[in-house]
Amino acid sequence: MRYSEDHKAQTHQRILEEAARLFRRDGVAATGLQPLMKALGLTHGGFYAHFKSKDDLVEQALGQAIRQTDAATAEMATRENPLQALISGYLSEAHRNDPGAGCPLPTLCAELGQRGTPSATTDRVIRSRLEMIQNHLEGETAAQQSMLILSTLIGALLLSRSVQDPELSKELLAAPKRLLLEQLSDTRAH
Amino acid sequence: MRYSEDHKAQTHQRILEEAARLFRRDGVAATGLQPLMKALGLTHGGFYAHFKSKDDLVEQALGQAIRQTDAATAEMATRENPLQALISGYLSEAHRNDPGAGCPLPTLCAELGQRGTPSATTDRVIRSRLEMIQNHLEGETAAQQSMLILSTLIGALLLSRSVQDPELSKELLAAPKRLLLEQLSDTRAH
DNA sequence: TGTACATCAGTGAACGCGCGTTCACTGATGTAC
DNA sequence: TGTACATCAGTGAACGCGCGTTCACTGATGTAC
Repeated sequence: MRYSEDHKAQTHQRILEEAARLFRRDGVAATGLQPLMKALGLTHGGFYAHFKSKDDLVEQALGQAIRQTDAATAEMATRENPLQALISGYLSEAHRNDPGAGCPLPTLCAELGQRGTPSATTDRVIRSRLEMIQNHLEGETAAQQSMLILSTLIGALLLSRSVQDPELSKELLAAPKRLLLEQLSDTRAH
Repeated sequence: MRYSEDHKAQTHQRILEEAARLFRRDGVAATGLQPLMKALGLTHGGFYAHFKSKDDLVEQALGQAIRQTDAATAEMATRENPLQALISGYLSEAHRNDPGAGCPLPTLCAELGQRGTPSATTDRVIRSRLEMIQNHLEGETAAQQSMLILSTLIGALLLSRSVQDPELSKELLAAPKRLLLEQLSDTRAH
């Protein structure tokens, strides 16, 4: 069956988006290609007309996830207190509850760090996130502070997602958020 | 072949220790029971004489990892600046380079959070780690601060382990460590 | 002291399953005449 | 305009593999007589 001109490109994009969602939500290893294709109403055999291998998809899907979340944070940069908005959004219950749409780092760092192929993409993602934070900081310790902030964001989100007790989960987001925001306004006051 | 009285208990313990190491180093899903038993010079069939299932082993191995790392941090509590020592040890290159012997949270949070069975053990581990930090803090924000510190420790270690560039990896440990320690001495000075 | 037996930690073949990947194929559509 | 053909996105059976788990078995040792 021959389809319209951009049909294949559309399917390619649909696979990419679903993969970006599932990889972040369930992890790479736990996401099978067969269920992935089935979720899109396709059969698994067709996958290799779009991607060289699962690793190829992982690489490209990570790119898709970055583009997606970059767009969301670019929107935040237009706000009055962009860094505060970024922190609040990152440590929000919405972000905690929807890993499939959020930052790929908390879910994928552990898994990709362990993989045989460490992939330079991880470095790119981390550097871009650090710069995004650093752009809103001043002083010679801006780079160091961006590392502290990113570490805290990722750690807090991860802990908050891992915990069963809803109260503890809430507080694991709220406490770091409050203290980070306080530190920022202190620094700005000096 | 009938063995000495405590032979089975010894084997049980050997499995537990190797599992605690491999689960932290490679993740639970990536650790097969067959390779695990083979590494101990045993065959895989005997596994079920010691544990009900892989899930049972995961639960017990996590307990083993906690006991192990608790012992290490208890030793630190005897130092002059226990919290400083804890932070420095956590964000050390030794800890980064040997996930199999370190804190189970960075490696396992993501994976266990995604699992079907969320397991109350994760809550126990996180609470115990929080308390361990909180014991060295004072004031009414001690609980909040312990959450900030634990988040930062986990996030920084995770990032440092995920990154390929050795320079960036080093700085991802050093910068949060420096800033956390500074904050602590500031608070103490007040 | 010597022999028959019970114990049981560990053996290793076998199971069904889902994985990533391959490949001969289908069949609706665009193109050539 | 009508027919024959080429294209190629997607199909679905099949592959080898390692997984967790089961189970009938082995055989060295402790115990009973």
